[in-house]
Amino acid sequence: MSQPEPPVIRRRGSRGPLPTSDVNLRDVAAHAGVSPATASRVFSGNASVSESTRLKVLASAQELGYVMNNLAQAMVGAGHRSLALVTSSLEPSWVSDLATGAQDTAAKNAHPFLLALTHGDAKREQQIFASLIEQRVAAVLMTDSAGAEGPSEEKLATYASALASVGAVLVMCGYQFFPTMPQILTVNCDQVGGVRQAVQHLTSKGHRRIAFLGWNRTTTAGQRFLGYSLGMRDAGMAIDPALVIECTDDAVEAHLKSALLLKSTSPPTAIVCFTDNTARGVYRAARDFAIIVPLQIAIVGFDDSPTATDLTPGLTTVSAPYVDLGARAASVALRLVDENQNPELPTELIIRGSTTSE
Amino acid sequence: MSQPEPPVIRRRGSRGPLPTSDVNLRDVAAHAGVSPATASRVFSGNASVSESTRLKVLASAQELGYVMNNLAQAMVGAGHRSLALVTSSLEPSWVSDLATGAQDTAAKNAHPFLLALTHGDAKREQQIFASLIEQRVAAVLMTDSAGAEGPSEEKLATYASALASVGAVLVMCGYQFFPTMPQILTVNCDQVGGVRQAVQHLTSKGHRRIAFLGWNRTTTAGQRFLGYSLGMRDAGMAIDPALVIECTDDAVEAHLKSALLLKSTSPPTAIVCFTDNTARGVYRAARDFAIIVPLQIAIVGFDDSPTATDLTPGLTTVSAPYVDLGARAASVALRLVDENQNPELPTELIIRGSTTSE
DNA sequence: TTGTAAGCGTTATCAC
DNA sequence: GTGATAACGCTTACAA
Repeated sequence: MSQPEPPVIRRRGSRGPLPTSDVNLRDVAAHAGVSPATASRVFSGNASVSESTRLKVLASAQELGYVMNNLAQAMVGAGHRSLALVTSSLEPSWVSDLATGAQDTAAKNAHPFLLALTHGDAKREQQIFASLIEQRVAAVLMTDSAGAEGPSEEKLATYASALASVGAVLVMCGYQFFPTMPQILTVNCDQVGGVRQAVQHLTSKGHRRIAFLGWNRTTTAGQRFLGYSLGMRDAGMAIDPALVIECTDDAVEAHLKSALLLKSTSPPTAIVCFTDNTARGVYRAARDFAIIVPLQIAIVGFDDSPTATDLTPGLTTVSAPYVDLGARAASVALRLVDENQNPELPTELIIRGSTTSE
Repeated sequence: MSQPEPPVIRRRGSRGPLPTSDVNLRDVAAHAGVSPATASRVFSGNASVSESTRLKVLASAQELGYVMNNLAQAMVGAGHRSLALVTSSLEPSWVSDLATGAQDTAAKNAHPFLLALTHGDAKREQQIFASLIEQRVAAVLMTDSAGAEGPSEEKLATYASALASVGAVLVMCGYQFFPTMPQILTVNCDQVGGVRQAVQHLTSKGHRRIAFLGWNRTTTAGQRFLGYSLGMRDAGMAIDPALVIECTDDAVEAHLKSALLLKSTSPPTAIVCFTDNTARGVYRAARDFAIIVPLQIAIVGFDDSPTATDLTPGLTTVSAPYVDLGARAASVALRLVDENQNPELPTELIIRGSTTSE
């Protein structure tokens, strides 16, 4: 009763941090009667170890219930180097697809996959990058979701160089190559071509007044607007500025904006929406005024989200391979693939009832 | 020209691993003319440091471009201890919501957030757990999505004890407390009550033949079936086994199964679907046969996903606070909250056109 | 093939 | 308030 117990049990000395687990490599080595170095070689698998000692070590590990400490591994540089995805929100389903593809590729190559959400908050975004760098991530994938205005080029350059200082790279997903900042890697799909094809589809059906809903300052919107412009040019048609409507990726805003458009003095006969989510707003506006889709107004979206099939009639939309894009982004980030070949992944126009009434 | 350069530049010796960054705490300390210990104290903020040295150290850090190495921090135990979410897929939107809530709470408390997808593959699941344990995660959240048959209780117990060996906990999301395995933490929302209320809503509208679509072996389906049973009992109605349809969380399967149901000799007047996703299938079947919702068939879902508003008519469904549930799961996992108080979060019936035709 | 020893970047204990 | 110092668990260059 008079002997005060030491508050914590230490194994090998009285100084320094507490052990983080029960049994470590040294214990396994001791139990197997070999040096820690040999035990390490067994687990890393790179060096040559005699079969007999290999088995001895493995048996000891089994018996002692040894689990490798990846943190220590990572610290000495052999380590685990994780892959992170930074995005504003998981909500548009394509972001989840992108994350899925990236996660799968990361997991396949034994890289932990981190997810960080900015919720469109610039300060949070900075904190996230700072934290990821402190964690010594291998790479960061970034994409701008939810219609938030994308990060400025200066900010991206700052992030990229901060990452570079710990040997990590930045990969922007859904972006076109930055000629002025080649250190920032990009992966993309053919957004321009997809929308262009959608417009061609509409013009081939005889539409002349085709609106574009979703002009804004994001690069995503920019690419899709370019596709719209090219599609119009293909048909030899001029763009009526009154039919180019500024809108973020928000169904409520799209509802309001498209209502004004549908009730204007010379409404369009077709609307190209820069996302499926904005297309939802157009459906609502059409329903408000009992305007029949596609007879009185044709609608095209982008993303081929679950929404596209849930709507009545089904939404004609551009399908993009987001899972593959995420996988490719991860491959590029982890340098599993030659960086120089960065072709855009193909997109595909999915035709449904919102543009055809057979 | 005759001096062979050493292949890598080492800083403090010739043996051992390569440095993982340019500048470390020792460099900062040296630059500031203090000991590493003091510099450490400045950054951890716990111990007392004189203001003048504090500023000196901070200035040096700034000047040298020092970034803390969380890996080293984590290894000595002061560390970063991440939170992981293990799930089969991100696809049902509620999983994304859960992830969002968990991520936000983790981030708020400076815990990295890891995402790992099993795709319903048991072997992958095991690998994921093994890997997470090697990474010394603080906690693992798990949920069964995509209608995959949930993990067996033995497996959960195995995972929980493996996690416990490195001081981590397992939190099952959307599960009821396991009386036989109190070491497994759970968070849940009132799924039973939500469905029960939905059935009450239907019976109050005069429905007598109410089907349940989605009976299966997952605990999720089990809870919702219980709600259905209680709702039926509330109205003094017996359950017709012919109206309890086995189905996983798959719209295609639901389409087929509900088509059979709708074309049976005595079809129901209402169908309670255990997810919104299965409800989509019912809408498709109804459309196939030109059966009008809600006049000829009333439909109820669960999740209040975007689908619920995209469908025509809008889907009456049970809304569950998945973001909050994820946040709570993270709080419980990271012990930010008293574990003992685990009340179920409330759910809410959202009434839309699929059950009312005013 | 195996052992020795140094080192990764940090924190905690003890003494001053 | 500050500095030595040992320790966390692991890997690797070198020697044997």
